[in-house]
Amino acid sequence: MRILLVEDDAVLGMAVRDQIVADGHSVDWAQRIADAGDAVLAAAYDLILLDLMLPDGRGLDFLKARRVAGDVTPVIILTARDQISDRIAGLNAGADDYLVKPFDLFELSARIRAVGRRYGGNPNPLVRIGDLDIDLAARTLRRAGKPVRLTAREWALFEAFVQRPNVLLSKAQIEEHLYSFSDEIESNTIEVYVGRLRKKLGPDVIETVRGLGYRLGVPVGAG
Amino acid sequence: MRILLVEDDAVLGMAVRDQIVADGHSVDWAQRIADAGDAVLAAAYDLILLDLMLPDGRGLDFLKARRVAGDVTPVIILTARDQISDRIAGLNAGADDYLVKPFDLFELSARIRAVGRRYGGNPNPLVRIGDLDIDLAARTLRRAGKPVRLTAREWALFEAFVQRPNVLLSKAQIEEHLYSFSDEIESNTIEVYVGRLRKKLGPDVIETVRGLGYRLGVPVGAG
DNA sequence: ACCCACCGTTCAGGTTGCCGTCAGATGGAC
DNA sequence: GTCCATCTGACGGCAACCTGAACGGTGGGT
Repeated sequence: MRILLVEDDAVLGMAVRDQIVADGHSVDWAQRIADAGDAVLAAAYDLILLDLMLPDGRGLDFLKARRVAGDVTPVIILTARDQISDRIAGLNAGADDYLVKPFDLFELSARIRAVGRRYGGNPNPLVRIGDLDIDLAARTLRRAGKPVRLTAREWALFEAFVQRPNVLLSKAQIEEHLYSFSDEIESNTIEVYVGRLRKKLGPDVIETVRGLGYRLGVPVGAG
Repeated sequence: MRILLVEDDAVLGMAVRDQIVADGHSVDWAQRIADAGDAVLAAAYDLILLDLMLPDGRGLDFLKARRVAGDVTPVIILTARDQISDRIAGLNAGADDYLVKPFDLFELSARIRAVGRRYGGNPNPLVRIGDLDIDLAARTLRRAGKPVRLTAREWALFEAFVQRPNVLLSKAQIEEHLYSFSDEIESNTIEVYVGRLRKKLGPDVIETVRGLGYRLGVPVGAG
């Protein structure tokens, strides 16, 4: 899925872009409305992420203009919490969904999938790994058909692995995923949580690479 | 989507109708409440646009009567009176959304889509979960065969869960479902209502996932 | 006009269970 | 065997959650 990100906050933009790419989408980043205003360009995308922090409500004008021009590319609005009126105005202007900053990157993934599903007919966010059935959007997980309950942190960690199967993740990367912009940790918390996940998911799901990190192992043959 | 427009302002009615048709919906236009009062007629529509400019608050009476009669067709209220009391009265009477005239026609389209989204994708309104028999369309509920009576808010909350069984809903999502276009809330209202639902439906129906939200758990085995 | 029942919301206080941490055990690399 | 990274069981603190109660508003009944 090709995504156009219209943003003027560089830091948030990077985080968002990283998450989108991690979900397997491609993304272009338009720092200025003028860039995105090119209808021919924008029409080539499957989804537009629009930041309403842009000055003078030009984001909304952009959105309305696109709708008037008949462009029906789905649009998700990103907006600050204290600008509820903007958000409503955005929906009224034809946005398909919105997210309030600061938002969970997981929630962004869910919304993108939802919009994509609504318009593209991509049905299943379901992942199957071994005897595990995973629905990241619904946060449901079954092991051999039997429901498994994960806590918030366990979900966050598991999510990091599921998004990058077969990729080796260093502890630093995992740490960043769990505690992206807030406090750091100072102990073996990640080891503890990997252990807890193994207890719930089975011992062979997460592989330890001594000295480097961890990796989610996907069986090569038939699952 | 078939839409019934209950209106007495001819000019606005035409504009609205044009916009709706432009959105790909079909619309009928009832100029008098008496016309729409025919429940058999109204029940055939997917959405009702109700103008509260109708004299003597008969629009609200109409709305209430329909709800009492068990008709749950989504209703969007159009009104020029921006008095809060009217708005609250309308929502209390069972309206799903609210628009103050004069409104942007894009706004109307957005609301129509939102309401349609909320009620769409529910071909079979009859649901059985555990010992609960649920009819979302009729808003009737039985627990072990015995009728259970829910208030409006309780229904709204329960509906959010039933529409997405086994899916974890964050408090933000639930809030959005309950208070989509009106003001947000500032306390533990959702927790209180979850508690009330559990008291009426049984303690195991709604599962708490600490830090993430709630989930309606459907038994895996025989339901 | 008055009273009463009910609903939605808020608040305060009690309770729970997750999170992060630590210490000791385990096991691979050399 | 030694070193060191990782594993594991256990624990305290605290935020998230639950619950009973109260309050204002609305509507129905008399």
